[in-house]
Amino acid sequence: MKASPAISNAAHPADCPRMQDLPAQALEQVATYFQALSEPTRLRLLNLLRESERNVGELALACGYTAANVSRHLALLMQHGLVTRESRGTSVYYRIADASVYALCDLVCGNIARRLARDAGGTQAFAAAPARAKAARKRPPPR
Amino acid sequence: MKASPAISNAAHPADCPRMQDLPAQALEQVATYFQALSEPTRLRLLNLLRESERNVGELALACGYTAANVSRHLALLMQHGLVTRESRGTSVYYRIADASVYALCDLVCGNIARRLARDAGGTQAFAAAPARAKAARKRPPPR
DNA sequence: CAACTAAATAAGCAAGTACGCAATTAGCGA
DNA sequence: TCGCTAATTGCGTACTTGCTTATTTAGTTG
Repeated sequence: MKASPAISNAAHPADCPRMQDLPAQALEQVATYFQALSEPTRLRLLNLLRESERNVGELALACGYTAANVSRHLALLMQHGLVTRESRGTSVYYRIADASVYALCDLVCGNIARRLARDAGGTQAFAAAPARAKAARKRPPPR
Repeated sequence: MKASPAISNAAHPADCPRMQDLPAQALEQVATYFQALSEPTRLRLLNLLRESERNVGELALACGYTAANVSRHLALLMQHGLVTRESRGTSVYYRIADASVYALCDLVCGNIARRLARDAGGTQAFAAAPARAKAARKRPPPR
């Protein structure tokens, strides 16, 4: 009995050969894809693009970062096919290319919430997380 | 408390408040979760644990890394609730704690495959990916 | 208790990356 | 053409991280 094609239904649409069977080189692809989503700023950008398209200036303003930095993050997201670019006038508008990332993120949210509920007992919607120490990455003194 | 339970069906089981609505601090949690999956070595460890539990030595041998390094990666995975630890004799056996990560990874595989098929036209199962340049991270000469 | 093995931790190095500032490029209008 | 605005890119800095080697801790056995 060798895996009848029945098992490859919605979850495995034939173009997804199950990570288990992937060679090492493809594993790196998967890893870098996750890496693209491993930055709070980029997740926020994706959140902002959830409703509608935005240009770089709007996104920079909403994030509180410089336009240069936001532009960099957007370039990385585009490199992974997560957003698309469209020049219009002097502005460049970005929009979501693959809405399935939201399903991905929400799935992760569920995993985290489940873990916190399991560890702490209380479901505090994992808003307060003192365990993280990545914030306050840099605080350059006004030289 | 708030959020009527009606909206929380299969996709959103109440403990997943949709990333869109998360505060900045929770976004960092999601980001670090993705970060845990953003390393080929860790993905390989998860793959190896897919079938059965393994101890550190076995995993180190299978990965080709030192036991110290593997131990570190496993500690990180455990910190995120992805694996569980069980001391037995002088060995420590790890096993998968949350099998839903595989669904997550396979979903990413699908996204990547779709993007490659869209970009290049041919579905080469994204085995060969010359665009990546992260390999060969370090090549210490045999001192 | 001493010796041995397995795992975890400490220390240190090399590489990657996020950030801001400054310079450059591109499009639009006077 | 010149000036203006928006986006990108070059560059330097600070921080993070994956790796190895060496040391320490835990558990079993003589």
